[in-house]
Amino acid sequence: MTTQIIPSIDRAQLAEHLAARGVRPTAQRLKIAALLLAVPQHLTAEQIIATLKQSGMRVSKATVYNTLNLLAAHGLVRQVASSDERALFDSNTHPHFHFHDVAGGIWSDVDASQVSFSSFPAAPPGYEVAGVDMTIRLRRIPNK
Amino acid sequence: MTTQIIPSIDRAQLAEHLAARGVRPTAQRLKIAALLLAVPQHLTAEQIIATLKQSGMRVSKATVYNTLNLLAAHGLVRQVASSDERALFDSNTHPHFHFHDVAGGIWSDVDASQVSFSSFPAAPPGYEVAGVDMTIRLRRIPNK
DNA sequence: TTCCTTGCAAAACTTTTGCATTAAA
DNA sequence: TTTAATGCAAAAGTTTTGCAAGGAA
Repeated sequence: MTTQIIPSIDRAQLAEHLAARGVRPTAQRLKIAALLLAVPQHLTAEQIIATLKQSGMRVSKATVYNTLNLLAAHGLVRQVASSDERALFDSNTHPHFHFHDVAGGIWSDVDASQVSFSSFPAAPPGYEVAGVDMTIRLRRIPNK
Repeated sequence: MTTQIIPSIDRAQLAEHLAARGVRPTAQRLKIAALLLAVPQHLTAEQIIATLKQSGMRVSKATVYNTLNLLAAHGLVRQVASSDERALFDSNTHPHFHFHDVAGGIWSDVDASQVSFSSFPAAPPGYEVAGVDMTIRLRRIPNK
């Protein structure tokens, strides 16, 4: 389980950021958002709970899950699709893709500008493309 | 819950297919494989259990899960990464991508030949690309 | 026999819900 | 004062495990 120190971010600015998206900035939500939004990263609910508890905060699982779902619903974080059973939340809401080291469980971002398509399928009749999720699976090269 | 009739596939041929990948072809495994491999499709463990039970077969959840994991480990089916909480298994093991109607929960295949990249990121140092998972999210066009 | 597979139930996990309490507008 | 958010525990849902029984080599 990886944990980290909660970074210090300008609280007023963060509160405004949440409010601008229609999320009332409560103490818990600010802590969770600060933790997740500090740096582009990918965290499970479990990791967030552990980090908050470690920092001495009293917070319930329910609130963390509710908050993550709320932030995701308002576009402040993104839930990443993974074959793992646990939900992973991504603080980068800009268009981007992912590298995923399956064996190591490590995720990192690939900026959308690094990928371009020379051919791309048309959406089936009656549908339009809402977005593209792409994960580039990585394998560690064995050192000789 | 969508169910379907278990299709009739040549059992001997299927048994050989499993054996060729090192999976001992037992009765349960053949049924599950036949169900999943008949047509390119995307099924949850729940759907498979329901279909098997409906067809009058006595089968336990544990065996279905074990078998799906076993088939996946041996490359006979593929687990699809999804934001849903449940595991989804894909009978198409050829290189391909997915359309996903999130609202309707419908998955369909996009042949790899329909997509080509004019630029693609290099793997980070020490890594090589093991594969690419791409899901094109679809939204139904509202009819006027 | 010996080894592997299956079924059943229970356990383990992740996520959600109900409800009384607390905090915020 | 009124509404919304939180914590806690319990519930719900999915997947795994332990173990006895059954089947194949």
